[in-house]
Amino acid sequence: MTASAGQIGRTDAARNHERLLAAALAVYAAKGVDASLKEVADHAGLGVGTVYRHFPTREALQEAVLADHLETLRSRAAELAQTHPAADALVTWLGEFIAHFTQYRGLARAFLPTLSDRRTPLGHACTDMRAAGSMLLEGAKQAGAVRAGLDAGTMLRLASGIAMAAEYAPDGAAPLLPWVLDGVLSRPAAGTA
Amino acid sequence: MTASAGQIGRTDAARNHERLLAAALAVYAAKGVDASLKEVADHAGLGVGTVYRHFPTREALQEAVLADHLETLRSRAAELAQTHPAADALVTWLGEFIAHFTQYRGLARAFLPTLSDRRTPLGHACTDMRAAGSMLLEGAKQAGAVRAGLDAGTMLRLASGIAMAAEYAPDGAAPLLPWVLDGVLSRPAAGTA
DNA sequence: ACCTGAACACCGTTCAAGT
DNA sequence: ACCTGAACACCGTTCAAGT
Repeated sequence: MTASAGQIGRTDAARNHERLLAAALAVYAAKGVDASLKEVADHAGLGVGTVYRHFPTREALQEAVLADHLETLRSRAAELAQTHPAADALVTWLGEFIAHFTQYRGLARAFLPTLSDRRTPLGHACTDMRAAGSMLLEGAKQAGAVRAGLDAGTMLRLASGIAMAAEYAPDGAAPLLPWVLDGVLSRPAAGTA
Repeated sequence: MTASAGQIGRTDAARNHERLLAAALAVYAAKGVDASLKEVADHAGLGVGTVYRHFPTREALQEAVLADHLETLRSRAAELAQTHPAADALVTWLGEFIAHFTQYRGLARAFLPTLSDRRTPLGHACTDMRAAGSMLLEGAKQAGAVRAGLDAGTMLRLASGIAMAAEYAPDGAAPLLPWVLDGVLSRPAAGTA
């Protein structure tokens, strides 16, 4: 191949891309998504310029992290739909949704605008995740476990609201979620079963 | 009086203090609570230095605005307790609580930490507001309208979560609140009556 | 071709001079 | 005594030089 030097370069670049994503996860977990790109660069052992090469803006890096989470949640919804009774699958998934977002301070807030975004790649990842969540919701409705009138967007906004409030609550989301579930479910929440 | 010059100074300063609070409200309403202090200064027709003289930090100005809202909500709770049936008073107040915070982008987020703050003057204003809300909550419980186990802190975190999510929702808090109310109230929400 | 980090630009904060 | 805004400090971003 005449392009071997180029391929090595691309391999290095791909590795740095992964390193930066991993560093972003670590830094975001410790300091929230508003941490400086300098901190992410230091944690990855790379120069600031390299961060900007791979992610032109602060938002681009947040969005890359967010896209990973959305894909995880999408596939998790599909899995739960196969393996769990409808109501159980929905309740479990909502708990995991909130757990994902409370891990990184500020991420739930960064997520919310993507619910109205149908243009960017991130918006598409969100649409796919929402469709998977909507499938769980419809299954639970057909099982008679969820009241009519709830749409997926409203459900995800409620869950995100809990995630954001939980960031500043001494006991996290645990005391908050049951009250919303009681509002959403047709019968009193039956624990995790 | 030998201090007349000083009194005139104090009068000017007091007027500027009010001007800055009014300017902060206007700027926050337009741009959210993360707006620059320069913008607030310009809107008030004063120099930036004057903002810093009256409010040493960005947080101090946010807190002053927040304290005003907390006092309004406190007195409103006391009023509703006198004039409305228990369940109605609580539901109305929660709606007004959310309306207050959705007026200023970022204010609900700034409010949440004060729920765990028992030291600063702002923390005391929050404690008073929470006590007034708790009174409404207990009244509704005694009327059998609210399920046992809900405390005022959890209730206010749920309401704040809705307010934050509503900032990014096309239809605001309206589609979100009923689901939480249904979880909180013993019987299905009876509209506003 | 990619990476680096010093240089640049920007914005929040301070404080010497003015009223 | 308070107010002003130019000067300062800081941090996010860019880009010329290096590998």
